[in-house]
Amino acid sequence: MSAQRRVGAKDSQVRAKLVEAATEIVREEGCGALTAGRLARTVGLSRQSVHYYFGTIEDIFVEILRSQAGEVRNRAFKSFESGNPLRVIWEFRRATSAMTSELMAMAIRSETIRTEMASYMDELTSISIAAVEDFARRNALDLPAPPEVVVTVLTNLSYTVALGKQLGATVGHEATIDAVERWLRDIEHS
Amino acid sequence: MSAQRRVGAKDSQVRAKLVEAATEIVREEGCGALTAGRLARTVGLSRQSVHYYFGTIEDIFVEILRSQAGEVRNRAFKSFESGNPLRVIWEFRRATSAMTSELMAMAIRSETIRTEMASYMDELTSISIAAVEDFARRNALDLPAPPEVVVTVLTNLSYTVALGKQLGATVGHEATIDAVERWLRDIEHS
DNA sequence: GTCTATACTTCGATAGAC
DNA sequence: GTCTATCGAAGTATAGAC
Repeated sequence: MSAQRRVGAKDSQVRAKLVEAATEIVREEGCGALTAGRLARTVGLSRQSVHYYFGTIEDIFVEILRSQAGEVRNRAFKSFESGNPLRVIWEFRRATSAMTSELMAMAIRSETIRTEMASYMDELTSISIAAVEDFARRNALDLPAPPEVVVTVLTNLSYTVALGKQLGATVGHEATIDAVERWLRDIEHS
Repeated sequence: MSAQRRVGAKDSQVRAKLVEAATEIVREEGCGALTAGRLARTVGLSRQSVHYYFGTIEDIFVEILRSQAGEVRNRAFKSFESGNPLRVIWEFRRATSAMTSELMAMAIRSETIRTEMASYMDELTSISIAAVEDFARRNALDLPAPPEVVVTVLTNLSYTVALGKQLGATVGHEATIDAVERWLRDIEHS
């Protein structure tokens, strides 16, 4: 990429449409399916126009991650206000796990994406911990472990259980889901 | 692939070498890096010779998964014999998580790989559950949940914690590791 | 802002010679 | 068993016209 190369405005409508379409492609077909040509076709542009907005393909992935992180953050803030944050965390990832695995795999290889991913994960975990702490204090709840541990375990379990379901794993699956949901109900009825 | 197409013998030495090299490429550079050309270059063959052993690229991935599964299975059997299987499960995934995420992401998209992955996961979980049940009975152990739940939670947590570490996540991380290891020590000292 | 034109690479896969 | 030759498709990316 030369220094003179022109780049589309960050606040361009077309650019936003590209990020949206790119997100959809990654969600439906995986990271490997996101190419300039594929993206151009879906929005009705030329390959070259995609390169006008995003110098490299990796730049598109960074934007996808950022927009996803923003959306999840907003959803988290709203959901935590209304009700049991533990249940929110448990239900949270179900919809996003396919894409999340893809991006995580990418993050392992790419420094840029890894950095982005790490700050996103830490931020979301921090928000969750705060919500759980608040919830526990307000309801005089006796958690089985420190809030940060409860949040980490529940977050991770929620992700892998959803992933396991998608992959068709069965052994230990239902029993674990039942155990977590029984635990959540116990908490809510106390 | 035509019906007449010739295919290399399954027990060929070269074929085994290809699988080994392919595994290394996926481990170091990710699934996207495994192409016929890349693989051919590392073993000193032509692209076309790779296609002689593996009709399609996906076939290589299936072989990688199978050989990995076999290796993990063997390691599991050996480790479970000597000592606390809970600790073995907890320590297990640390080394393999990078590659595992890649293959899981692939499994979401590919029917063939998903089937292979599911049976591998279920098999390993079943072995682990049996080992934990045996261990609990022999030591008159009081587990906090049914063996299948304990195994599922510990397995999944072990994977995501290792992954989080690789990605650079920090919040809640150390505390969770400490909590699990304290729990393991408590069990061993009773 | 979007295009055409262009350059170059790499891909998966097959047919057939040696 | 390994190769050359070949196909067609797709990839990233840049320069420059409109």
